[in-house]
Amino acid sequence: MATGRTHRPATRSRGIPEATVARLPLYLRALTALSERSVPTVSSEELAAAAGVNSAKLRKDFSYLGSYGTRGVGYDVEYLVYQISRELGLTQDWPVVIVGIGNLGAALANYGGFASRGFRVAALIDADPAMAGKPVAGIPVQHTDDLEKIIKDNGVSIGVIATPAGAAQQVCDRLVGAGVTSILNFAPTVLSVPDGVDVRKVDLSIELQILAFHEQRKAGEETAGEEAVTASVPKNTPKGPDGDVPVVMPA
Amino acid sequence: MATGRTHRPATRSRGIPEATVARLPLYLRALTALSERSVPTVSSEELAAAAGVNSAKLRKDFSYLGSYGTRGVGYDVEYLVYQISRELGLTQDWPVVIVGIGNLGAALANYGGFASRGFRVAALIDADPAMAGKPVAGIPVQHTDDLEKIIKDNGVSIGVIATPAGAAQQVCDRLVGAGVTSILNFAPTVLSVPDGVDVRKVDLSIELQILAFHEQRKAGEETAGEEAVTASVPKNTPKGPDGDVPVVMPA
DNA sequence: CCATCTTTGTGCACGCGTTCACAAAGACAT
DNA sequence: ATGTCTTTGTGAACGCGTGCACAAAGATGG
Repeated sequence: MATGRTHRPATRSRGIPEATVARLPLYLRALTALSERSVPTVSSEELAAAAGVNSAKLRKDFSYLGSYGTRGVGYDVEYLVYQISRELGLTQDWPVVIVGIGNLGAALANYGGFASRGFRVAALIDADPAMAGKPVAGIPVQHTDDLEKIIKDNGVSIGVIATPAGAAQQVCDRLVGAGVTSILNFAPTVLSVPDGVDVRKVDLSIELQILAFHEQRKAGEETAGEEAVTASVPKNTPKGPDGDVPVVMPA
Repeated sequence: MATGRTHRPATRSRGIPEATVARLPLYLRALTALSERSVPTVSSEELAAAAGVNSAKLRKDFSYLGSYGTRGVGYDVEYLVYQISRELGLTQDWPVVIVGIGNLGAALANYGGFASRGFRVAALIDADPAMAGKPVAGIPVQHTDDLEKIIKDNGVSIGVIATPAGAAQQVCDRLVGAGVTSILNFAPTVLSVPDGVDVRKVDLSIELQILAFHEQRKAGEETAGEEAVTASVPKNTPKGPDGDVPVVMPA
């Protein structure tokens, strides 16, 4: 799962729980697939299986949105697609800028999952003058100098940062200064933003490290019979997959 | 057969909370930066600020690892780097394969954050015969036919899936069949894996949708109730969640 | 050696999220 | 209409994570 932070303090009034919001896109994807197969209705059990969650959780999630189901039948697929889309704000157009058109930025620009959800890549921005004008995913890259103007001209409120770590905070400050209030950060840095600005971060390295932790524990479990806790220097030598280290081939 | 989440129910022995594990890489990154600046010790307050978390939370996190701090002084940076690295299993070499060398796969192959954390890209695999042999990030792409052999020859236990959604489950099955027990999934699909296999997913589109939800709510807040005149500064949030802005630019 | 000061480590309370289990609601057949 | 059957919506219990607040531990200075 992606490591997002900056959760809000439980929106007071008509608050949909943050955990529920995070699952709505999951339901929406499953529902869209059903819709394309012209399935008219779906039960909480079926939909939950398709989305990979518990059915009770799914029903509770939907209960925050309203009573959109029919007892004894299930949920109307089309209607639910619409309701969730509306709740997530996907019925409107969201212009997005991507800053930092390296490998990752280019991959993001080419990513098809954006356009299909109401997100439109309004501009690509990079600090390298050599990139300026060069088309990526059919969109010409523009220079960082024009960042503020681009944001304002396009009414952009969501920015994606795919720059190196060193440039991220500076880019972030300029985005916020120009009016961006939501940021998706791919740079491995903690961003400081004023109140009212949302930041979600995706860190590939962190995800791998979490996997490594579990992987190590799995490997240790096999060899661990009974262990006295000595609390300091466990000579844990998991005879894991690195028994034979072939050749380290630097990139 | 489990679907998607393979949650570990706090196994008997050394149960470090999942939430803590997810933050360890964050601390490690901050500590590494301090180490490079030859800072000998750091207090929980300083380190917490650098990692963007609450200091009490950080101390509690560390308490699960052991008592590595010195009261009145703080934590020894080098020692803590080692302890966290060991806990995360980063002191050993983790060969990783990336399947699906499109835009995203290529970006991942080029990502520098892997090698610096003990992860080694052992192989790149793609289904397109035209890609075979072509070097990406200095590593020749190999064909899917050889997937099983590559996994076994290199002792790979962590796989990264960057294929289109349609191919993801099939690739996943083959990876698991060949011995992979941890998967990082970038395809927008719910993967079914047997018990004992961990799956983490990163979905770019979902992150944007969550941002859109909050963005829409912000926009709605302004028009409801009284008008917020001065642009971007909203009403005070009762408490600072994580978004506190200490902006520590340490000397 | 004692006093004071700093910072860790943690007991405790609170709130959010998850899950169970079941009554209410509606469809459908007779 | 009435009974049966299916599935939703939710009250309630539980567990995990978070943050406060403070005592314990060690450093430091006199």
